[in-house]
Amino acid sequence: MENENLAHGGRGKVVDELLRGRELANKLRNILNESGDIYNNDGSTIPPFAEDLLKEVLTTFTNSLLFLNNNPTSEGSDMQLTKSEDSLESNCKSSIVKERRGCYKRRKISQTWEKESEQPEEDGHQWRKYGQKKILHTDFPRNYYRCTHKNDQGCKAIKQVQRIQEDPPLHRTTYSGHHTCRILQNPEIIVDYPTDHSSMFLSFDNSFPTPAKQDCPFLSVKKEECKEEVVHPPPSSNDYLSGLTFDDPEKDVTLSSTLDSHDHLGVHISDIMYDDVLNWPLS
DNA sequence: CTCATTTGACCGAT
DNA sequence: ATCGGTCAAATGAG
Repeated sequence: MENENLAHGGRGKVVDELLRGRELANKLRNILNESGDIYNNDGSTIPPFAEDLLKEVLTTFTNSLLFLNNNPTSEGSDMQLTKSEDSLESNCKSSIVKERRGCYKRRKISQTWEKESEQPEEDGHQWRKYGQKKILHTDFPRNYYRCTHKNDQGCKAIKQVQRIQEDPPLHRTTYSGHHTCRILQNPEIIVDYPTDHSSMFLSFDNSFPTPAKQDCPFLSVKKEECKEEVVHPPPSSNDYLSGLTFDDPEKDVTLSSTLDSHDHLGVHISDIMYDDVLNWPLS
């Protein structure tokens, strides 16, 4: 039915809306560029998170447009820009009955980010341990965790925790994938950019009770604490855009999200250059 | 009984 | 062949 709508003239409207969205994102980028000095004292213009978010917004629109252009009726071909990990997984798991273990697609090492701490701390998500492995040339085994909601919601977030030092105890946590689960996540994230003139914060407000606040990238974080250490994965879906609001273009920017916080705090475009996104041919 | 963890096996990547 | 990531049966905790 979706296809029918697209095939019967609705597609043009969708394209129009996407074009408009992309245009607005471009305008926003210009605004941030022009007033960038109000955000930072270090000479940089747009805060990294804001810029990354803009990239993601632009990419989202461009991908959608390209997808529509490649799929006039939204059927018969696969999404080109985002490699479908699911298709491979489902091939493996649906067509073949689980008779053999290990029939799975190993994840490509794409977007990962690390965090070191004395204790493998609570990060606001529920994790289930699914493996432990002795790693060559290391003193301590590596522990593998996946999101508890992998089965019920298909959440693909995983993390690896490895002790890297005995005394004082130090653990390295490597996060990979991004949470697509929608429950029991951190309710909000606020990124504050303190400046002399004004502040900019990104508020990711889920309507869940607030657990203890922790540091970057999961809850309230300061920009300078987060930017050096954390590389965020791209979000898997576009619906986080739905809650985008800008309270004041020159002061506070609030992003509301129903999805996981660090999915959106920073985003990364791995294959598409920023300017390419801006200049992507539309038709 | 249910659910999480442990742990050896399996498999993909190199 | 080796290493590392994941699976899933066995086991344990509540």
